Amino acid sequence: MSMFLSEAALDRALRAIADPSRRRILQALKEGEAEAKASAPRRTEGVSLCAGDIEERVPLSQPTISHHMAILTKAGLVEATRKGQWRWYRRNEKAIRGMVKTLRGEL
Amino acid sequence: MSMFLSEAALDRALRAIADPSRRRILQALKEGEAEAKASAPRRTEGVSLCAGDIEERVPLSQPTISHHMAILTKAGLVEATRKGQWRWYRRNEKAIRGMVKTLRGEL
DNA sequence: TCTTAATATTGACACTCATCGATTTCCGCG
DNA sequence: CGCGGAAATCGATGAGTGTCAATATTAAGA
Repeated sequence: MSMFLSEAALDRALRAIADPSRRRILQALKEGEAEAKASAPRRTEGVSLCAGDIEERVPLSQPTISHHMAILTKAGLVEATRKGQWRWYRRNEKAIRGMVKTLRGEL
Repeated sequence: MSMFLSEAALDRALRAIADPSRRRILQALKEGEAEAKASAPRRTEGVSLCAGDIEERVPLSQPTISHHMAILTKAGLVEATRKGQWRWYRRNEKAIRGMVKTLRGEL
């Protein structure tokens, strides 16, 4: 049946990307990481964005961003690491590609 | 931005497959079509299933199946043709693959 | 320890949605 | 025309969810 993800994991991932705000966040994360990689890494984290960075790019309140980040993280599509009072988010490209692959096989 | 589908079309497709019942319907459709193609086409339509066939394979009431089929059809993932009092559904493989491709590019 | 900044949590609200029973519409056939 | 079967629509209901303001938590620094 499932080639890569369990049914429950696929369900979490699909429900996560079914929301346009969360898709925008994933895009913002991609663009932000590309930027950081192009220019000299002005932050300690290099290719990551913190919640505030995302809030700048996606027009939603801080609690709403926090809520979406929790859903994306639980779905495994992004990873987060604490650093002081910040949380640095980055895309989990492996999981994202894995979801697409599972979709191709299972759908 | 969007390589194949408009944002609205992608949104419809993603919301459609975000529901496990609709994913089961898509799988039933695939298996049913495979069966029909393997054996001699005992029905006039060959590789299609009507709503009743789907109801046999997916444990949901008739109105619920009808509702899901409307959503899948509006999303473009399945196509339907009337034949008498039946509606024959079949997967739109092009649209399904197109959605996965769009996902790979846009996500 | 007090303050400040970043993020998480809570509570509430409006809205969407999956599901079903009941009913209606549609269609072929006597 | 009327009957029977297939599918759509209606109305209701319960669960889920996206959003925000307010509040709480956490961590760094003075």
